[in-house]
Amino acid sequence: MPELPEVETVRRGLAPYLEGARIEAVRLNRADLRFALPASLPAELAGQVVDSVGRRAKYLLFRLSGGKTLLSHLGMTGSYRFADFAYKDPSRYYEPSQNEKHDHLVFELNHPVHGRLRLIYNDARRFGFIDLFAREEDCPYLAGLGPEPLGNDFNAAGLAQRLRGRTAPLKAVLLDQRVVAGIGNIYASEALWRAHLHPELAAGRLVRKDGAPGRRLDDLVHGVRAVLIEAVEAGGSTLRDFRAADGGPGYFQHHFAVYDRAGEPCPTPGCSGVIRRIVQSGRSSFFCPVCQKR
DNA sequence: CCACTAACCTGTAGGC
DNA sequence: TGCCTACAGGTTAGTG
Repeated sequence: MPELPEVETVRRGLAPYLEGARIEAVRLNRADLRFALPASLPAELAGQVVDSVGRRAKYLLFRLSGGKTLLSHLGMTGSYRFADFAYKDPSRYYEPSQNEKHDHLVFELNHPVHGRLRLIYNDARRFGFIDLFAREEDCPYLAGLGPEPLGNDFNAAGLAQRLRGRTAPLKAVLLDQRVVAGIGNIYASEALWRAHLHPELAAGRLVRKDGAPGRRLDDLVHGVRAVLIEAVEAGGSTLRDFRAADGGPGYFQHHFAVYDRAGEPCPTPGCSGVIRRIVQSGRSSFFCPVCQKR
């Protein structure tokens, strides 16, 4: 489900209700997510106040008053929702589309303004995981991550260094979280379409012989940034089950140029191409064979 | 170090 | 309807 725009949408939905809230209790219904949740988690969280809700790549970071950070990755199907949210705030809405048997974690919260809230973590496939760290700097999940694609450290010069000599296809390289962190299968295809770059192009071909970034590397950086910015503004993409914490869907799926659009005409102005689907490293890639150049 | 595959787990859509 | 296969927004361990 969640790539950077979806995780950021979740973060924005949670922050107003979590920041300042005290965790009264945590119920652990099922501990075997991708990694086993520490059995001590409920005891360690009880009594803590959430100072801030942050995000790094596809990770949510709940910073707690005691100094520790609760890290949460949503995997493919992880989601947070507030129980009784529609009751608390009738101007929002919540469609209970999820199966309660996958409610693995329940947080009982008390917020100085919003009062008592119940936050539920649901994850049907259990590819997501949650863990508690004394110091974010020591968190192994964050250690190897590449730059945030919307930050200043993501640029053509830095990419040139990372990609020089690499023969892996561009699509695979965009999915490599060590190269740039937060892009997933949807936005990799969309970014490459925007940059007019073929997904099978060997990544190293975008780097000049002297190691300087070629023009096409700039195109790639701009394509990645543009699509992520627009997707965040649209509240992410809802394909099947992605929901913000208030239960609302994202809208960026209506703006896909290529993702899941095999057989449809390429939306590039003046382009006569038809979108194709191929499989790269076991995952679908979508692209226009006419305007995306090798 | 690099490139690629299989595996983790559940739900759903489509073909017959 | 049921059965079967393919596929799904992610990551990582293992293999050359």
